[in-house]
Amino acid sequence: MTKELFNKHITKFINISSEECENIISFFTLKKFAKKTILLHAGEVCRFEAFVIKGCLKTYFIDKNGFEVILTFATENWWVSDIASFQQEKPSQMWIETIEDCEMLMINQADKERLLSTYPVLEKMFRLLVQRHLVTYQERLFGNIALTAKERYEVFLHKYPALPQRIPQHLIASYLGVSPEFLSRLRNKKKNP
Amino acid sequence: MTKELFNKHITKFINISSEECENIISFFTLKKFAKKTILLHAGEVCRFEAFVIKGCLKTYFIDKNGFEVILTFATENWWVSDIASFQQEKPSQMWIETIEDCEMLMINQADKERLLSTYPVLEKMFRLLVQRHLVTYQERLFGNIALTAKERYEVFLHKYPALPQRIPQHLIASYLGVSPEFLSRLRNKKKNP
DNA sequence: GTGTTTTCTTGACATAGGTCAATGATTTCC
DNA sequence: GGAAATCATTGACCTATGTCAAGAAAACAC
Repeated sequence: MTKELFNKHITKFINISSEECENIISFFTLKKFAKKTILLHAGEVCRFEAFVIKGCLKTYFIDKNGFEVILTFATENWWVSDIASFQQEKPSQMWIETIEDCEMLMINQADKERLLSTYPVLEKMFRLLVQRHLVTYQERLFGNIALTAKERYEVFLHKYPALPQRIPQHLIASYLGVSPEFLSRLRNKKKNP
Repeated sequence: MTKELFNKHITKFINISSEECENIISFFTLKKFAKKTILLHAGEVCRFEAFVIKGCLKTYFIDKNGFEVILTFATENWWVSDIASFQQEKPSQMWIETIEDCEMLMINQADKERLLSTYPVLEKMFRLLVQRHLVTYQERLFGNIALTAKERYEVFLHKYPALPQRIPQHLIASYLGVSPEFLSRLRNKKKNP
């Protein structure tokens, strides 16, 4: 089950046999975490890169007033990490925390290096993943400058139709960069205009 | 001169001899462009990745009202491209345009592939470049949500102290996500508070 | 199941930043 | 070197969104 998910994911990026894929999985450790577990505290070095098998997480910064600003949500089939911190082993500014009970395939720096030297073809996959991530940020930055809160919310619903049923609404507000009150008003205006 | 700049840049990321570096440069073409030349139109596939030797460029999206939203400035020692479009040969949503007369080392897809298969160690450099880029976007997204326009402007001045002397102020406004009028007011309030 | 915490909604009011328009100041260009 | 274009400033007014406060509803915990 776990293996199939991962296999399917990897073969989206590169051509590889299912035996090889099993071997690749063996570099990872399957771990489970309860809801509301903090996996990375700002100030720490991020020691993992994780593929989400089950559950949902958030990555966020904390602003000067102590409020979360959510950078990304990660659900099934997504990767989560602070790549810059992970790669360069330098302290992160980011928090990573589970929103639901989670199962993830995790790998540390040393094992990732071993993995990449065993399967250099994975270099490409990781580069593409970072690129995909970059494009997401580009679009969000643009959206936050060029769109109204309502439009951003609609884009979000379109892109992540299943998330609103899974996570509290104030997290979506944080992701969109609006106050929870304002998002609530937006939603209620939409229903009865 | 050009060679030295490039050599210095590359050796920041990877260890390589200066002969090898010369050879690497030979995969690139040095090109010059006049101010206000559009190098990539939205809708086209981006056919280049370029290292800026001299001059300054902007990359931007156009919003629904026809206004530019500047994503990045690129000056000496920076790379400029729409990586996603370049890599996947799919149409870009981005515009790339010179702000000053420019000299750049440019490479196309085929040559980049040849380059990477000749010097696989460059894979790492390109991955790190993308990552660095990603971090920049992360920080800007956070800034655009968590900081006031004034704070964003100060961060900008700190990060790019030389740019305000080189480019028109309304471009900075666009980068910061504020109207030119508002940036002007901010600046003048600062001087005589 | 009842108490506690978390989340959502709604009202009243405040403000950062936008828009439009007019005027000057710079640059650009032949 | 002067006309034309581009850019910056300023005033008046407007609006999207934030903040604070309070209550309702839902979820969670024992």
